[in-house]
Amino acid sequence: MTLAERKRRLVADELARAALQLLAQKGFDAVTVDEIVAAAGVSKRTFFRYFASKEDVVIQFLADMGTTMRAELAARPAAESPSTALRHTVWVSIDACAGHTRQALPVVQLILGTPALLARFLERQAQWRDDLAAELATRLNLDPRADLYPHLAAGMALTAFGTVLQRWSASNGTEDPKALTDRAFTVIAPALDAVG
Amino acid sequence: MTLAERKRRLVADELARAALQLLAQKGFDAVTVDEIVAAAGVSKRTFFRYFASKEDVVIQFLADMGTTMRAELAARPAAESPSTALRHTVWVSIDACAGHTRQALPVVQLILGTPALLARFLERQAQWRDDLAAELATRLNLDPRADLYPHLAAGMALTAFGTVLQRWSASNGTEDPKALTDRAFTVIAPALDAVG
DNA sequence: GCCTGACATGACACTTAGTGTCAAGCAGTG
DNA sequence: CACTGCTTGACACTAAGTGTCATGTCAGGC
Repeated sequence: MTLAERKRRLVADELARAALQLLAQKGFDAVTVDEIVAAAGVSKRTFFRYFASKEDVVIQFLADMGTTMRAELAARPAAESPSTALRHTVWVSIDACAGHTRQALPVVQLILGTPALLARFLERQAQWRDDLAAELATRLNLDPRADLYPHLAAGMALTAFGTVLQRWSASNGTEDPKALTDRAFTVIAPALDAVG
Repeated sequence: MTLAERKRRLVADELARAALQLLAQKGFDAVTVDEIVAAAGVSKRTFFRYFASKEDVVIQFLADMGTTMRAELAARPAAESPSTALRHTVWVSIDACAGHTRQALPVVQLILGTPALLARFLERQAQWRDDLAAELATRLNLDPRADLYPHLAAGMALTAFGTVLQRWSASNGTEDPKALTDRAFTVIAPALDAVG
């Protein structure tokens, strides 16, 4: 990695660190971008060169998940049932959060507790859903234009994802995410695995 | 209704009419609030007395749906299976849109095609989901804190709702919403009606 | 070692969304 | 007529986000 690239990473990390610390502490609406950039020691203009919006600093923390999930689903063996493949797919993302509870829990709680952030988060999820649906259609040789199953199955999996995240967040990380994921998929599996 | 109340309705309607016409025609980001209020003949300050944000003018068009859905679910006979009750619940809202295709279709297409509007719309749906989950829990005598079913079932129903709306919108109102709703619920019913 | 091009930054001005405040207009009431 | 409550417009203000330009800094070629 070149020096310039390392410098960019450094600035982005410092900006994200300062932002998350302030936002989690004082609440999303009570912190201005000017405060964040003052804490990070850069100009406001630079902030918006790294993040498209104030929401983005928080949301980008979970940004990779979308591509991660699709890749994970694509990597599952073809013989696996949809419910099993999707359960593992969702679990990888949940685990990425729950595995770093100390850092991730406050962020998740901030997102779920802030309407503006929740809105952006759900918008991202909608994109993930389309990605997952496309992957599912490929996997099962279905026409995503004619068949409703891919979109619905992806939607159900993400509903499970959201519900687990919400429970985990509401319990302050107390509840076991693995168990929650399994319980959620037990509920939706009959629809995922029903013969079309 | 008193004169003052009728005047308020008049202003709100004119504002919404002017806004939707401009937004649908030129796109959400290409229209400023100043343009809207100029077209409606009121001050910018008045606009924000009627709508909390620019997004709200569009979203409020679908605002009632939330309460409508919960009321509709509460009104379904207790003996009905969850999938049947939820299918009717969702259908009432879909029909409220599809029944006024001329007015509703452009609005739905605007929402689904504008990230900022989609985000707000999904945020609303999240609230509906909690409402529906609470109603489902009551209906089935479940503890919504312990059991994942109510949230998941409500989420699946709203996934179906969103998928149907998306298909209907993408087909320019061509596809039959009733048939789409039935097909969607055929897919998710096995999970909704599985014994807990 | 010097020049040069690519790139990151800060400063500044600008647009737009959204809010607080206040004085003026207008209906209904005694 | 005087009083009260509600709606409105005008104005000033904060904060998010963008365009532009001059400056600085690192890389590789001469």
